Amino acid sequence: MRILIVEDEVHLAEALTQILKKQHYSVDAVHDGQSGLDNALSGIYDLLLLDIMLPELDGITLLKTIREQGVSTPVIMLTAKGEVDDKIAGLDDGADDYIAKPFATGELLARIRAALRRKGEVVPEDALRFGDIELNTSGLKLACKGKELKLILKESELLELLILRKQAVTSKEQIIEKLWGFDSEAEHNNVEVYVSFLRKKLAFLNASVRISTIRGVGYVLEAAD
Amino acid sequence: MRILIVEDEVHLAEALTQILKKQHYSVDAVHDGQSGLDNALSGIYDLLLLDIMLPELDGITLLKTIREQGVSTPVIMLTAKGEVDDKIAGLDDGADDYIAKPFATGELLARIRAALRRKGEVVPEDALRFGDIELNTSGLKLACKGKELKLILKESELLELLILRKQAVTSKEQIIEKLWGFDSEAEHNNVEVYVSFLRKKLAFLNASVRISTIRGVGYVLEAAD
DNA sequence: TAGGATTAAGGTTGGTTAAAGGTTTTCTCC
DNA sequence: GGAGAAAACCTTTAACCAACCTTAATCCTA
Repeated sequence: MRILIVEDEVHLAEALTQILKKQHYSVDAVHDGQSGLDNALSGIYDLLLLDIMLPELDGITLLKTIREQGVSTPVIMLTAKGEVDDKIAGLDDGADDYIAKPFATGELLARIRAALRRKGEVVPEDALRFGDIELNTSGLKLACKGKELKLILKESELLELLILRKQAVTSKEQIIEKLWGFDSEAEHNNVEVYVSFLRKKLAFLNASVRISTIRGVGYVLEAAD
Repeated sequence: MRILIVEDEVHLAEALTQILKKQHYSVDAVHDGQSGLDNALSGIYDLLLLDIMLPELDGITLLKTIREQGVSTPVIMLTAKGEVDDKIAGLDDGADDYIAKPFATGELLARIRAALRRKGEVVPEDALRFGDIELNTSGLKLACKGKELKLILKESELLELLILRKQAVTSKEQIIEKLWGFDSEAEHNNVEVYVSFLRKKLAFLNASVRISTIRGVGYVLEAAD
């Protein structure tokens, strides 16, 4: 689960990064509106935390722009206390929620969970489970029947995506969009390579879970009887 | 657009009713949890404004209950200032948003608009049914009476087309247009081949559904008595 | 410079299609 | 009405090729 922070106060951004990483989110932070826009448009994020007052490009304009581009990533606005007008503008322009600075960590985390849940995302627990496997996305570890091994980032992201989508078939396009960003040049072969890596590791663990191919459509995770 | 207010402070409830009616919403208000629950379960509301502290049945329990019953109406919680724990509980239990009392009218209206906008998502249904068969078009699986087997892409597309057209007869030309593209060179025989494949699989499943030929016209799906 | 990401290349599989031969229905003509 | 012809449809098979898999080499980047 990947979150982008767009916040010009570097200290706050770093504090948030730490807090969110502790909750097993993947976090990137940028400190001006233009970088925020560029990153947000990649489409690889599951949620944006967006300050309103930003150098180069303010948060409201950034938000409007990505919505015009068809990016529907949930957005939580970070506002200074008392900027009620800004809050309303943000909500009307496509924000999902806002939170006023300073805020309680617990409240922020609850709002993030709520926003992700609304978008139909399954909110990750500490460890993701499917069949007899257990994936630790922050530690990049995959466990099964006591045995455990390390994954590399792309493997973990791929398996996480497949687990979160449960019984739905996931196309290579969707995988590319999620792992490499929607305008990336990544080839189908990239996906195939990581599917192959993952299958080898699942086999090594004797997992009952397998990645089955639906030819011409995509991949789906299955727990064997 | 119909809104239900569940709020025990009668004066506040009435004030809210006036405000919302001025915005052309249809509004009903009740003043205790049990009435709130009964009304919410009717499913006729587009949005609920839900106080947490309520006589008879508190807001969190009410919320949990309607979510368990499968009611997905957006819910905005109304909380007393400083009840951060309640807010978090509400968001985690399926609330879409909350607003702390006392609140600005403009902010409430913006949150209502945001919540209503969010629920406009259409989730595509991918299990098609006809007679006693069930077709999963994304997973390419055909099920009947517990049994299940895999289809290949063209079989699935063909069966999907026949199911969607219900009892209308579908010509080979229409099938070719849909499966092979408008200006394709595909022959009638291609269609016949896949009809044959599908019939074999339907027979294997003992399905009561069959593809009957209308000579010179096309094919139509029928569920035998 | 090591570990991870990407690219490249060759091998494998199976969905699609074309072809061929069979069956059923419709038409024609005596 | 029946024989024969023609048209429409059915079924099976086999080859081709796009999609997929796997391994290894190469490119990055911290």
